Amino acid sequence: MKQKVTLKQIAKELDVSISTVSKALKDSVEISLDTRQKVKAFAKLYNYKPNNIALSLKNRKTKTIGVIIPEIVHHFFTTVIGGVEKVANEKGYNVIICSSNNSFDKEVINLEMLASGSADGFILSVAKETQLKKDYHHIDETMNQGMPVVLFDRIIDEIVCDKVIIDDAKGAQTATNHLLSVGCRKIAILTTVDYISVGKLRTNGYLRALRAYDIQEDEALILKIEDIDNCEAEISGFLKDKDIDAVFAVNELFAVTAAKVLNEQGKIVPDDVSIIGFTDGILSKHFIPSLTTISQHGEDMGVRAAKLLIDKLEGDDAATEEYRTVIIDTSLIQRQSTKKTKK
Amino acid sequence: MKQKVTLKQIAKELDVSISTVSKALKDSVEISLDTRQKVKAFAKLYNYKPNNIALSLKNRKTKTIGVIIPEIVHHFFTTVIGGVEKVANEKGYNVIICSSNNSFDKEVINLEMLASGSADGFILSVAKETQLKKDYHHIDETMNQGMPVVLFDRIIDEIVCDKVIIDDAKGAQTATNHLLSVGCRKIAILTTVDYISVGKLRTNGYLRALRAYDIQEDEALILKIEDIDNCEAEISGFLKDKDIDAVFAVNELFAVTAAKVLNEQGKIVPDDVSIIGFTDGILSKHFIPSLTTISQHGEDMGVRAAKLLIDKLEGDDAATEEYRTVIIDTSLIQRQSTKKTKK
DNA sequence: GAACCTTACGAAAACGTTTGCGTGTGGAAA
DNA sequence: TTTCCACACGCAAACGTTTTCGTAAGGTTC
Repeated sequence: MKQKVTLKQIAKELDVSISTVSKALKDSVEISLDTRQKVKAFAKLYNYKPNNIALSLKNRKTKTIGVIIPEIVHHFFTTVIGGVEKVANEKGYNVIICSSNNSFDKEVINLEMLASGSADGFILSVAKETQLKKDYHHIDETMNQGMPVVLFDRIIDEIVCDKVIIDDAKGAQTATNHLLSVGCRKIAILTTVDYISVGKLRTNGYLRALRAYDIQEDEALILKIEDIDNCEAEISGFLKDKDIDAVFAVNELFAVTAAKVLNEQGKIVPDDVSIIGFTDGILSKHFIPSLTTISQHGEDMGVRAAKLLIDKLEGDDAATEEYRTVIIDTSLIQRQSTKKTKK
Repeated sequence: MKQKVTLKQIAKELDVSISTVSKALKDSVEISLDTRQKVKAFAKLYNYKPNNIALSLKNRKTKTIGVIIPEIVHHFFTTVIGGVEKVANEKGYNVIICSSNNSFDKEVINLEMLASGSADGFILSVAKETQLKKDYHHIDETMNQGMPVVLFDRIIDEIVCDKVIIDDAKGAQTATNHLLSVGCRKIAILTTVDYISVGKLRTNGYLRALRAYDIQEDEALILKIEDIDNCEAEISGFLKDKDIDAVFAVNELFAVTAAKVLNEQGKIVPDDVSIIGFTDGILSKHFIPSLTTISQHGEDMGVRAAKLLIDKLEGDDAATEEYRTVIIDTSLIQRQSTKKTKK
């Protein structure tokens, strides 16, 4: 069990100084060709790799981007990470990922840990609990210490920083419009409680679409779900014997659960009831019937977020003071869970 | 845009030495109560946080576990990460996750990056490409430098280290046995090409189960799929007009694709054909019909892997030289895609 | 032989910590 | 008055780098 070899050890073995070794490895002309070759051969032999920790300490930057997401078992977030990694790797940055598990405390801990040396900047989607608590001191502090933060998807209006979002309301409107356009009129919505920003926005989009069609909003057709993990019973009760011809679900799980429940209740999707979801994940794609949905283009979000962050990291201080919000277009992906034509 | 505050700055402001500040913050009795309070008040005001980089450099350990997985958009791996995080957090370790995207090069880069200072040890499931290339120098080097590595799921027999696996063959045998026990006799298998270790093992388990029932192995019932992303056409062609009463799929995607294809071909699951999958993911749970499958207990794997790693990290050197392989039990999760009783 | 220039290397500081040990000050004991 | 001991604090080394600057040895020029 050898230890990692350092400059000092090489220097000692070769009976030269540490600086000579360092320079030789960098092919500095200061060092004679002879010595350079000797050092490099030795370094290769012992598989010398500079210690990143020491470098980070010295350079006061880590060339690492920290990504903190609420749930790692969530397809959308992982596609975002894919986008981040793509850009980061191109620009010579590494990416480290932490999950907050939707816990405020874990979000704080992770952020502080990464902020105290491990990363130069952050790409962050806040935990559900954080949105509920409205406690953003950890994010403020991080920014105050000069580390740029880019918020995405679940953002916080009160925080001034770069942001990458989709137009949730517009996406929801598009979804609802699609249902309307194929002739549905009695459209239920399965959404989250209001403190989840994206849920609320999507609900708004739904309402806006209805109004544009002069359809009266009906409280009885709106279900706000708190406990996502046990939504089946709730959705089942809600949908039972309800006179509807379409369901708009603000996420994938609600959508497939609705499909399942309707199926059990003897309704046929999409003939009796059309279903449209949000987020183009594995479930939507492989479900039977496959689900019409709104794609959030997660990878794009990641790409844009990473670009914003790296711009800030590498920009001269002049540009540093302005913040941008990038809005990613959503798109409708038509599949089998909605009717094709007007009846 | 303030910079991070350091001990030195606090020392300067308060006109004491750096060591005094450091000791005061640690409540050392060496320092007078008065000074201690003053320092602590000041530190709190300026939100002092020790710089982890400096600490890592000094202590020559990072208290961080590096996890490298082939695909982050994969439910099984994310559950493993959950388990790792659970144990790690209990023991005061942080977890950083990198994905190799199944690329050998990215695996090497990530490992080397983390190995050169960012993590004390690794939990690793190797990339597909690495299994194909059989080039493990990066792992060997990491271990040679004294950093423990725990391999899980997609392991490498040639590397001597701690490992956490499931008994893939046994799990596959259990799956196949279940099909046999409910009366299926013409059982097809959808598996991967042989260089994927888990695919091969599961194929073996399937064959073993058949043999135990004295059923002749039939090449025509075995499909080895190379290109996972475009498996639908392949599966569809394979299954077309085939006289079978069950399908065992070595992963979730193959299982749902089979269900879909059979559905399109007018077969009813499970009445005409039973399907059993491997890995208890989102798809299996929410699909209609929900899929009977073999659970790999990903979180358990993560827990065990993290424990093994931390043992090595904190163990005295005596125990360091022995390596253990933990085999996690699989279990059968019965759902709707298999028949309930013998016909 | 003196003044100067190259060449080739080493010393040291810096990044931010922790910690063992040295030391100045003041008061108490003798 | 001298000796001793707590007390409260500072010094310096160490972790592994990079980089600026200094300098010895040897050669060249006049």
